[in-house]
Amino acid sequence: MTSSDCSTKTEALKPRALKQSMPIALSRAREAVMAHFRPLLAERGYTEQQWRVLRVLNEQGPLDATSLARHAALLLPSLTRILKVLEEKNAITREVNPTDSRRSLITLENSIRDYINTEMQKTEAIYEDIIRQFGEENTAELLRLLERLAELAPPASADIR
Amino acid sequence: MTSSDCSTKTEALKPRALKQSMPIALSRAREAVMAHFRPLLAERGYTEQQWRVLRVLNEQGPLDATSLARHAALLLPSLTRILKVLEEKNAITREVNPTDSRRSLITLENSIRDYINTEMQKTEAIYEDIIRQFGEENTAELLRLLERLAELAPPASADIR
DNA sequence: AATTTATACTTAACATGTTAATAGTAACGC
DNA sequence: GCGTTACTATTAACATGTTAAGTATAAATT
Repeated sequence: MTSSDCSTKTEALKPRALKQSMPIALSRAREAVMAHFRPLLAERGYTEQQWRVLRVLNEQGPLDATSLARHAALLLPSLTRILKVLEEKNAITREVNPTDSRRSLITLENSIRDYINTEMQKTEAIYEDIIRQFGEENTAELLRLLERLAELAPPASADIR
Repeated sequence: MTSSDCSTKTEALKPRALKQSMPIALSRAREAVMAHFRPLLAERGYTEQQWRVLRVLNEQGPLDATSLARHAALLLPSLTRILKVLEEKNAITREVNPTDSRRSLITLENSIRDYINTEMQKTEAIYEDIIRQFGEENTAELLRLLERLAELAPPASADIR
């Protein structure tokens, strides 16, 4: 007996097997998907996260750092470092928000818009290949569940400020 | 119109919205789940990945580094660093595999087994809380989809050695 | 048996994840 | 107006992710 008795009520104290760990399952799935995109990412001069920032700015227009971090699913300290690199590569520019000096205003350089759109078409082709393998219904169902999981009520300790 | 027309066939060239990005959706979901476990992790003297290594050894018994990395969903360079820390904390011991000098044999210290089992019960309680919110069926379905996604055929470029 | 190839692990270098502390600015209460 | 509080962004410190190179041993080839 290894892990096929997950529904027996008599072993309530036995901890969940690693196989059933949600964080690990999410990591493995993410890794499997990313493996398909890595070859494409390697060709470009940007990392996955740097590219995500460029995509957000291309989709949403100029943003402050907090909004950008939220859209790109990055933490602010990570974003700070990423913006420094993107600025050095002349992919973005930064100004101070005129109506609120605390905020920044990050703008995509027009010169790379075409490049981003071209590369995104290659990304889309890979996506369609993944969906072909995984199934359209499975993909839709998975995205639905993931979105719902992400909206889980945060734990009580998150209120301790 | 923002993102509700995902099924129209007339915009095949328009790239997938960020909202539909599987890697990002997986990251967000993982983050939401981890938020529930972080308070517990913070109490212990180990990081999430260090704890995962201890769990694997507690579940599987002594292992070599490669097997351990696979079970814990870690890359070998990460594991090398983690094992160094765990050894300094006297949580594990390392020997050379007597039948193959390339391999290591990593063993959990008996002195922390009880501690791990005790902490895992707390983890399980949090898990049950998450499942209560997310639903048992959703959880089972999600784990099923994630496992299947993780088994996707690797991209062709993975064969270039 | 000597050479080649493959495997197991480590190290290095750089990027990001994560938490805590910090500095600057804005909003609020009085 | 002034002090408090909240918000925005950065920095620091440490851990892990990621890729490539390096070392040592085993297995395969001839």
